Amino acid sequence: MSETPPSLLGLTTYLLSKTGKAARSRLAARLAERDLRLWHMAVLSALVDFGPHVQRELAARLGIDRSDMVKIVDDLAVAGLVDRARDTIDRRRVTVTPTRAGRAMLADLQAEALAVQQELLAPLTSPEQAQLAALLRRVHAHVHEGPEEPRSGR
Amino acid sequence: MSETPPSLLGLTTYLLSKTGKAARSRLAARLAERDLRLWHMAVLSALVDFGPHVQRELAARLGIDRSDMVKIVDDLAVAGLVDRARDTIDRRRVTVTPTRAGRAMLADLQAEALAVQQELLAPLTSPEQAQLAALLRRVHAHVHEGPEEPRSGR
DNA sequence: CCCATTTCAGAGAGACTGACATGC
DNA sequence: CGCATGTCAGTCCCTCTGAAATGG
Repeated sequence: MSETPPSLLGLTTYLLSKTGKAARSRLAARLAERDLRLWHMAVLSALVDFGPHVQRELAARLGIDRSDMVKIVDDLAVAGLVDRARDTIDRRRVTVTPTRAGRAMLADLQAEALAVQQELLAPLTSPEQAQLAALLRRVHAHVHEGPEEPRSGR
Repeated sequence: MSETPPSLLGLTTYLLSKTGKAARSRLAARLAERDLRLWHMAVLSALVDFGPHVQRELAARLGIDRSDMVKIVDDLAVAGLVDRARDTIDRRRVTVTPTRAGRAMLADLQAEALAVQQELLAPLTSPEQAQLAALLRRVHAHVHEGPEEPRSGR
């Protein structure tokens, strides 16, 4: 019962959207156990990978709005996972730095993400999983660089 | 500038979520020009593929909540894309049938979806696109049948 | 009386916009 | 004065929950 319409299964767009949503919600459920959300993990990843950021850089790198970044960084600061510091020279800027606890938490979250990934991609063999990742990376690089959709207001 | 953290790019979960979101929002932008949303297209697809449904069947097939299906079908009926009819035998049931206009609209939407798809998957060759679709279909079938996540309420 | 189906009203999270304060 | 950064408030869409209304 409840088969998905073939018209939709024929659309890679639909498959991407559906499997992406499944991936997101499952990982979100695990992060919720630590009172964190997906953006928190993304911010921690950026900080650990590239070092301290100004908030605006963080937002630009991850494709979030500056307004929403405020609360995300605030949550992380309250949890002791990052430190915020006003730039002494340009006092408009707030530099965000990961704490030791933040790095440890990120390692935990990455382990959770890998577990979810293995669960999701279980029907694929290892080389197939690698192939899927490679294809998605190329698509992601394409949509990330040339979104060519500044604003499609109504 | 604004490179994505490698920690995230290494997660297929992240790539799926991101590319899926891009696919969804781009198609949604095109549907918005016709005052429709993604679920409207999904419902039309199910009706054309499998014939008339009772609302509850529609909701179960597409994984939507019954409560939300009410407004979706209502929108489609107002737009003249589907017909609603009370079952003469069991008058609790409302049978939804696609109209001629609904079928024509779906053909239009599918053309839009294909255009978005070609735009998204432009960096891939045709065989690569087919391969991606095949891999995603298997993953989708897996997550669709065995979500094993009844409710992870907080 | 109990159950199924449809329907409506509301809570909550996420994403986007606009306005404001501060500082260059 | 213009511009950039951070911040706050409000709106919109999507999803889930709960209850009412109709009918078997």
